[in-house]
Order: sequence, then structure tokens, then C-alpha cells
Amino acid sequence: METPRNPHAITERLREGLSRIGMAMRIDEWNRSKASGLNPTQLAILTLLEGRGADGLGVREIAAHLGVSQPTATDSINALERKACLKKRPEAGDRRAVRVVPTAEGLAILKASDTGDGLAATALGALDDREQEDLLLTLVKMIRRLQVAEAIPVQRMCVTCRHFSPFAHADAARPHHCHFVDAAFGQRDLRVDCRDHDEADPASRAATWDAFQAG
Amino acid sequence: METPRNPHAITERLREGLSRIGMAMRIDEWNRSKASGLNPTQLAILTLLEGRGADGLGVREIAAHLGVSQPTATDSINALERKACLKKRPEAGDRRAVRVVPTAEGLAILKASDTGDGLAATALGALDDREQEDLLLTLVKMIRRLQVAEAIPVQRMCVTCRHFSPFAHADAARPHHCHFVDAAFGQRDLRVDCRDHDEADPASRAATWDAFQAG
DNA sequence: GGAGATTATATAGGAGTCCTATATATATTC
DNA sequence: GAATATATATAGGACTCCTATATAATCTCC
Repeated sequence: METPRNPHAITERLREGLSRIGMAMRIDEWNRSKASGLNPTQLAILTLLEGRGADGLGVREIAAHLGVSQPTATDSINALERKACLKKRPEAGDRRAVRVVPTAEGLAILKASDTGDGLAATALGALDDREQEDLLLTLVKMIRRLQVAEAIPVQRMCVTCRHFSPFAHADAARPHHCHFVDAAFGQRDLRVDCRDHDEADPASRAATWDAFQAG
Repeated sequence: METPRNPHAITERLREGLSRIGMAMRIDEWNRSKASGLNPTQLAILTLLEGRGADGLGVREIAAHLGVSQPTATDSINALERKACLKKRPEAGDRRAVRVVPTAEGLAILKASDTGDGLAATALGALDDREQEDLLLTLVKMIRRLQVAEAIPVQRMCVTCRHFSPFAHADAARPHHCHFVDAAFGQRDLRVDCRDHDEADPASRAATWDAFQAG
């Protein structure tokens, strides 16, 4: 007996909706890329590299974050290298490997292209504060699930960070604590890609998540 | 005075999160496309065409729905035509125009490629019923906002349909009414792309939306 | 210490996406 | 009927994206 998809399942409509928003985000990225001379994939690589410091990332890591094959990542990295937006450094201690690091020009282009308003802002403008906060929490849950399933690499989210203590404070507006900056913060400040992220070991990661969910 | 983006704004993190989920959806689409011999863009076109009947869509409409330029749409349509997945019919009454219609083979490939489980299902599995329903509502709001801004074409959603009467019933589980099927239905059944959609005129659309929001 | 397995990246080859600019053939409008 | 607008196609080019394979270096373990 086969398992036909149920057209009445809410997940079907959620997938349609996410797909539609995804399309809009891609249009947005193209718009943003027009002026810069880089296309969305190239901007995505620079965005990934930005804030990752002098160590950069390896080709393989970039491929995983972009969700493309390694040769495709090589292609795009080469395109960016031709445009002097990044350079490849030899990895110390492994002569096969390479560290990809953005150049100052690359970061300048990235910064210039980031206007901060666009379709994403328009779409999110339809939501009030509470809805935005709920959406952030929902996205965090979905992203974490994909990480647990090893479908995507670990993101630099609070919920996987060793500096994160969920619900450490009584204040409902700022229940969480970040030990890196040693400060309390709220649900709406949960990071999706924090440059100070330091991945916790699996056991404490699971414990943190339980505490976060229970809170 | 310039307007620097505030890195502490929640919209920034929401954008990161949406972008990440979008990437996962694209990986998902590639996985799904492997067996079919069609790539994600081609499957997206067939999905768009499916359920739109014998009239099909014009090249320009397809471009708008995909968020790409018209020549790009022509490219992909031609690729699908080479593979006998669709055909172009002359539009009656306008000899410039063309109606793009899927073939039986195209629809069969589409159907076969749609396994119903994948990364989208995995990610959505992290949410309980209530969260899924909230997410659907949130997505509907975002999509509608993008339509109002004319950033994307009108989707076939309940909230823009002339058959839709929001909060017509007292039953909290099934407050809405669809006059097409003449039945009550719930928030979680709100359609994102309904094939029976019939676009309401702007005035009643606005009134419907107000009633929907107020309810 | 070297054969074999593994890992990191690059190359090769090819289909297709995606753009801008422009051409072609109708329609529409005044 | 001329000017304008619309629907699609072509041209040209950069790049994305894949699979399969090559190259080089590192690790493993007898």
C-alpha cells in the first residue's frame, strides 16, 4: 500500500507558503546584488565569511553551508577570487587544505549591498512584535531540527552555544543569559548566526535545549 | 545621515532564519529532483502549471510567479518542452501570445517526484499542531503583504478569494466558510494555492481581509 | 615504514539558469 | 495609419550546478 500525500495536511500548505517566501527572498537577493556586481550566491558566500575572522572557512565547509556540491563551491569561490573579493590561504599544518578569507574589498562590497530594507523587511512588516518573536522561535526550532538530522551544518545559534543559559533570570522580558557578554537577554534577541558562538558538546547541548523548551 | 542597519533588530535575525530555511528547501528540491531528471526550477514550473487546467499560463505569468526575467522563463520552458513535459499552444485571439500547458508525461513526472517527505517535513516536525497553525497564519500574512506591495503576483489564497467568508461560524475549530465547496473549515485549512481560487475584486478583498484580521 | 583508505580540493564536461539588450510580430490607441 | 504598448524570442555572456574523476596529502595499521 502506497502512502499518498494528503492534500489536506497542513504541512503541504506550509511547504507551499515557505516555498513562496523563499522565492521572494531570492528576488530580494537579486535586487540587492544588482548594484554590487556580485550575484546572490557570491553575496551569500561573503556573508558567510563575514564575521568569521582571519581563519575563514574551508571549501568543503562553505559548500555544506550553502547546500551545494564541493565543485560548485569551488566554482563560486573562484569567481569571487577573480573579482578580488576573497583569497585562499594555505592551511597551516595541512597542505591539501585551504582557508578562504574575505578581502577588505569583498567586505566593502558586502556592506554596501546591504541596504536593510527590501522584500524581507516588507513581508516581516506584516507582523506585530509578538508574531515576529513567535516566528523567530519557530525558525530556531526548525533549524535546530535540521541540524539534529544532520541535514544542514550547525548554525551559530544561542541554543547550541556554550555561553547560553536559558531561563536563568526571573525577568520575563529578559530570561536568558549569555556568558560571553555576561548579560541577560530576551526571546526576541535569540541569535541565529552569532559570531561569538562556541559550540557546546553534544551532552550539554541536549541539556540546554531541554531547559530551553521547558522554560 | 545614513540609516545603518541595527544588528540588534529582530528582523535581521528573522531574515537570517528565513534564508537558512530557504536554503534547506532548495536542498530538498534538488534531492527530490534527482530521480526525475528535472531540476528544481523545472519542477517548480510544472508544479505551477499543475491544477491550472487546460488554459495554462503565459510565459510572462510564469516568469512573474517564479520571480525571474521573461527570457529566463523562456529558457526553462524550452528545456521542459524539449523533454516533452509541456507544450505551447497558441492563444486564441492573440497571435503574439502562447499558453503553456503541461503534458501527461510532465504531470506524471511531477507526481512521481513528490514523495511528501523530505527536509521540509523534517523541519516542520519540530513544531506541534498549534505552532504549525500559527506559522501558516504568519506565512499567509507575509505573502499577502508582498502581494499588496505588488512584489509577487496574487497567490490563490483563501484570503483573496471571492468564495471565502472569514469567521462566518461560531465553531472555533471551523470558523471559516468556503462557498465553492459550501463547507466550514478551520484556520489550519487555509489554502495557500487553491485551484478553485477566484480572485475577488479589490474592494471586497480588502473587506474580507479586515474581517479576517479582526476575527 | 609503506600499502591502502580517507580527506581536501581541483578539473573536466555538460546542461541549464539567469541576466541585459534587442529583435520580431502583433495589438491597441489616438 | 502612425505611434505606442505588449508578448515572446534571440543573442551573448557569466555563472551555477551537477557527476565523475584526478591529484595530492594525511591518516591508519599491520
